[in-house]
Amino acid sequence: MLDLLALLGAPDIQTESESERDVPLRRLPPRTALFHEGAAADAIYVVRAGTFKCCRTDADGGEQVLGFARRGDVLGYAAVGLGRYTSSAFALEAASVGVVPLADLFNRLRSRPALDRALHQALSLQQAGFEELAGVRAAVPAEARLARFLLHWAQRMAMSGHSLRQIKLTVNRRDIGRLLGIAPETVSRAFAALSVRGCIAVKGRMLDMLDTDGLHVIARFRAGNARPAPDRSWATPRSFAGLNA
Amino acid sequence: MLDLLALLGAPDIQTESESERDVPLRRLPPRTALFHEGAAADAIYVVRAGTFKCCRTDADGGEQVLGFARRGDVLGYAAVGLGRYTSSAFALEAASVGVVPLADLFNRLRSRPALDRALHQALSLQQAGFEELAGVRAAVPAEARLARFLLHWAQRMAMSGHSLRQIKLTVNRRDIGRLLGIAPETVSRAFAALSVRGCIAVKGRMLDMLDTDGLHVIARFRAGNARPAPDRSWATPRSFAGLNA
DNA sequence: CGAGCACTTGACGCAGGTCAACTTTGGTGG
DNA sequence: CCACCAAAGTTGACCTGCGTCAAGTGCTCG
Repeated sequence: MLDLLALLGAPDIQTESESERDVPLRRLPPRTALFHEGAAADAIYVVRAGTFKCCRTDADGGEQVLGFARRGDVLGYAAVGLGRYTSSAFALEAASVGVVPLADLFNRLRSRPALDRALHQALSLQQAGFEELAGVRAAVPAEARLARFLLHWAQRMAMSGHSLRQIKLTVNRRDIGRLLGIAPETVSRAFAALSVRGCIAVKGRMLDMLDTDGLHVIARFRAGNARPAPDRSWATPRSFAGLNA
Repeated sequence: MLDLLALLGAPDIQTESESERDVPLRRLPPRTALFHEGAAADAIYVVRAGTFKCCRTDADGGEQVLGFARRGDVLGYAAVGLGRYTSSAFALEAASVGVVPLADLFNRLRSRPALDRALHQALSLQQAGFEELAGVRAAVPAEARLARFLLHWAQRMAMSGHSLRQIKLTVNRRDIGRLLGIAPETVSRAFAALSVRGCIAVKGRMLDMLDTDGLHVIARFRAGNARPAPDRSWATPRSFAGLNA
């Protein structure tokens, strides 16, 4: 059993008895599915440990990676409205999740406002993360996408108390490529390019973040020519004549 | 004032008095901002009419389009956890939204379970849509991305009771490009290509969906060569004069 | 300890980004 | 109502980043 409120990052309030806050735990071996795209949904999940890959089958039959989930992330929420999972979730390493059955989800939320609030907070933050992820797929050179991804990943690892310097990537090159929208060979070359610049050091899936500032510069590269984008925090060519502070 | 439950697509239950279900309305002229990225958040919104463009400033200073919102969509939800908007929302045409102040959001949700439930349902569906949007940015040729986008858009229009055949795009080419991760010129060329194949007819922002099945075929094109991906019962590598010329 | 998968590196061609010129649309004022 | 202008869209030419194919090396796990 598992304290859901703590997992969702709620402040440590004590309005509910211990047993009321707990949910059953489910453990997964590496490389197994938590749920499959299209399957009838019976529960949503909150990650307690491990890394998950969220993906869906693309229109062309390929695998589209939507993102990676870590401690505190909610999985399968899209099934609340549809009753079916719209994407699959795979454990990349040994993992465990808290299980919240859909059947009594709303009863639970109604009878425990603190849980409802914690869920909303977590979902909100997750959406913010999702929006940020859209940036790594923007129309920028592969090297910039990888730099953005690494910064994003490092930041999330840091939130789980991990070292900022030494990071173990639990993800293979192919999946990184499928997240960034580039071929795995290009991922390799981009890793090499970042190494040459001295921003990182890579050996297999072990990663050293040597120069975060340098990565931020590269993350600003624009398509076409590899030059850092001009600082245009002032601009905004007057379309949308909203009062831009 | 505005019936929030109906707007969120909740079944027409009558557990609450009329006045309890209503929220203030806000109207927006075309090309004005509902809120700006980074601004302190005081409310979330539910679209009643019009089309919104959701975007954020990319790391390189460019504008990244995250998606387009229509009736029933929730805007600004990412601010629930952060207190600040993580993206901007612009009305592309005259629009109106229901306003739900953040200050008493949780009180409201606690005292009105039906509203909480409706919100969860809507958010869940929205996440499903967001995941589907990731498909249009996948590593596939521009023509396939546009085909996917048009199918996605048409389906959403259909849900608002619109015609499936004749569609008015409220979005300009630049913004479509920024959503799909391709240059506006390429959007133009992709429109032209789909026209030549006879799948659509375009004149400015008026769009005719002539051959939905054909669009689905093109949506399966893979990167590199322009061939339909898995199902190769009728392989024709280069120029098939169109199913509907 | 071996086999298969993950990763790296090189060569080559093309889809699409950039630049540029032109046409059309829509909005505004005379 | 039409002349005018700026923004939006289209089309063409050129060139480069990266996808594909291919061959080789190193891990990981069984």
